[in-house]
Amino acid sequence: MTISDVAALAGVSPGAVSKVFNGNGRISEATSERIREAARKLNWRPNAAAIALRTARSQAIGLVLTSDSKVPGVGAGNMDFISGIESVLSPREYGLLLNVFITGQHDEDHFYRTLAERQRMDGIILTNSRVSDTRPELMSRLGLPAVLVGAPWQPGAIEYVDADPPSAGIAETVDHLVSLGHERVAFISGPRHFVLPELRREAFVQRLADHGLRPHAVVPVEYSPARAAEETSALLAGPVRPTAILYGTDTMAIAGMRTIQATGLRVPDDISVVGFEGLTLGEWVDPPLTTVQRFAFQRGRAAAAKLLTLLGETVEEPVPLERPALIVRGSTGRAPGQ
Amino acid sequence: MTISDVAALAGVSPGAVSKVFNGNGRISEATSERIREAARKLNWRPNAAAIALRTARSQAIGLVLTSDSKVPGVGAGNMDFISGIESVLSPREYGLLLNVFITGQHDEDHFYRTLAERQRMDGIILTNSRVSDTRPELMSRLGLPAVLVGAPWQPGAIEYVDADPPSAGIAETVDHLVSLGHERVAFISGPRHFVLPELRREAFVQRLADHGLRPHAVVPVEYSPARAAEETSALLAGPVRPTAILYGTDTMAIAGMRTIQATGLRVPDDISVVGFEGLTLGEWVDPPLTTVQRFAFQRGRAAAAKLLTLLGETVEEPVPLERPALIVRGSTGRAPGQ
DNA sequence: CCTACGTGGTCAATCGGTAAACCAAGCGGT
DNA sequence: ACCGCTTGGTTTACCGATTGACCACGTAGG
Repeated sequence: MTISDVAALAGVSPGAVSKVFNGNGRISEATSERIREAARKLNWRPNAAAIALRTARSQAIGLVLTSDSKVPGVGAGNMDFISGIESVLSPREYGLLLNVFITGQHDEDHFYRTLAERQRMDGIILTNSRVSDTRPELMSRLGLPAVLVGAPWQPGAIEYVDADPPSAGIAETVDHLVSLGHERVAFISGPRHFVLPELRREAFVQRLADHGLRPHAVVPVEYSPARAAEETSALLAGPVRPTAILYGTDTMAIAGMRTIQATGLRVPDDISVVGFEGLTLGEWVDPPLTTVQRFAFQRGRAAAAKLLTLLGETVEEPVPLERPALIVRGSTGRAPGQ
Repeated sequence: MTISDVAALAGVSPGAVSKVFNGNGRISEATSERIREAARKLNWRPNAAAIALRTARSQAIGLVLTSDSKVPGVGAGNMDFISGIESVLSPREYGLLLNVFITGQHDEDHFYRTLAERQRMDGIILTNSRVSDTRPELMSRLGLPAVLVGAPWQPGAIEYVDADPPSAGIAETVDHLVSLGHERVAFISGPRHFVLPELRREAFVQRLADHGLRPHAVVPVEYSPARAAEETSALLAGPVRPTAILYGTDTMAIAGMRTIQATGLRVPDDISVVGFEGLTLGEWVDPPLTTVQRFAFQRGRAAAAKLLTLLGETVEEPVPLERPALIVRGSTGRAPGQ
């Protein structure tokens, strides 16, 4: 089925069919209806490749997820994020091209260059903002419109979406813990080379300082339950134990909690625990996990909306990005001895 | 950068360039090298749309994930699966187009028809095999090569990949529990309209029968921790309690375990619990979750390999699909009173 | 010496749309 | 009656590759 078949059935030229479906040109209502009817009858839809070739727009955007060859598998939290992206793409008939970049295995320059040069996508959504990230500069050199999810390392180099302020959630968490009497708060965060944990660290230190406190410890570590458990053990073995520990993700927090309990200590009586993400599962561990809820679905929507705007598409809803919010459940309580 | 630019720089016709990069036609080694050099210098890569139009192959495959509007968000376990698909696609420069089908919101016939007619993808991977699934028939009517992940409802209607036997893991689990003295085993499975829980139910009943036992209960329910918790409570409130409960997913099992513990019962002393999936997180709950490990990454690899084969691509490795395997951790133990 | 064939390319049609240029017909105004 | 404008289309070039047909040239065989 091609546009010519439709044109033939409707008794017009292919150009007329094109005009009807693109809403430009002048075609009478009667003819338009005849054409639409013919298209319907033939189950015709324009060939994506032909449109892409002629208009130089593929009507698709790319999403790059990063997977570390050391910590395999891309984060599970990405699924909600993807759903969010799709929710703005699919009504506009945009496609989503998924690409998994494997750190250490792929050459970054070559990887993105190939994506750009094949022109399969009109724009791209980048995740996992890194310290000294070269991708913003690379993208603008390649001329591929890009939106970064999360705070960029260097502002101004790339468009981005991020909950404002970048480190939201940390302040509430610290306030919450301090109000419960905690003075020795540790933070087992995330990899040093990511921007997010870095900003969180700063916010953490800053907010504690606002209360006249200093961090008990800030431990950067990969986003892995096992590593979180190890570092938790290390903290517990120290001369002075923290009374509360923040973790970079919920899964790390759960692993940490288990480690604490395995040591014979109780959560939250001896040590309070806070996670990051807001996984449903957090409600079902013992005790239920206090966590900073993030909104992956909305983040996806916002990123997609921003990118489409960059591409000249008119996106009505601005898609507000909700700030991460502290959800207090059972894993935080008064500091021991209060 | 187009093929003509490369041709001009190398002092040949565009046709020659094409022949070099596609390995047909006869071009001398000297000229070939000059052409490759020119392409390298110009950073040229063939335009995907032009190739797709000319050859009628888009070099991309689609993946449809299903999201229920009632249970929003597509399953997190899908990420590993996607990584698996990508691992066979990306070396061959195939793209992966993600599509989220929202049950109740999208019309199935229209959804797939649109995908097929726009010809953005050469083939498609379907998930969530359903009872009375109409998609196999739809796909063959649309002429879109498809591979179903999981056991099809009607064999023969569609190509599929599935660990053999379909219900593997159930038998081991039942054997394991029976060997521990359990006689009242319940199964809080998955939605009735999916094939997988249905097959598992059959296998469950069958294997118990092999041991001369009958199921304590089989409860079909959505894949949701909250619902699992509710049904667990119901089981505990019954006149006779089960001594072991299987759950359709790990997250459900964790929620169930929590519910059991909240009732004052102990796992595994009073009730044994088994999950399905093999989430890393299962190691970090108390007690660590006994579960049937599935291999999402491999499943992705197998599905992609099968689809590419269908498309006439030569895929060397047959990608063996490992059977789900029971991982015994702490949540299963001797039946009470043994 | 003529023919047949192999080598190494060029040429041109084609894929399925889009969009600018163009044109025929009708119509109102003078 | 003629001009210019609007309406409702048609024509045609083009996007960037692929691919089969074709061709020039050298060479080996008879």
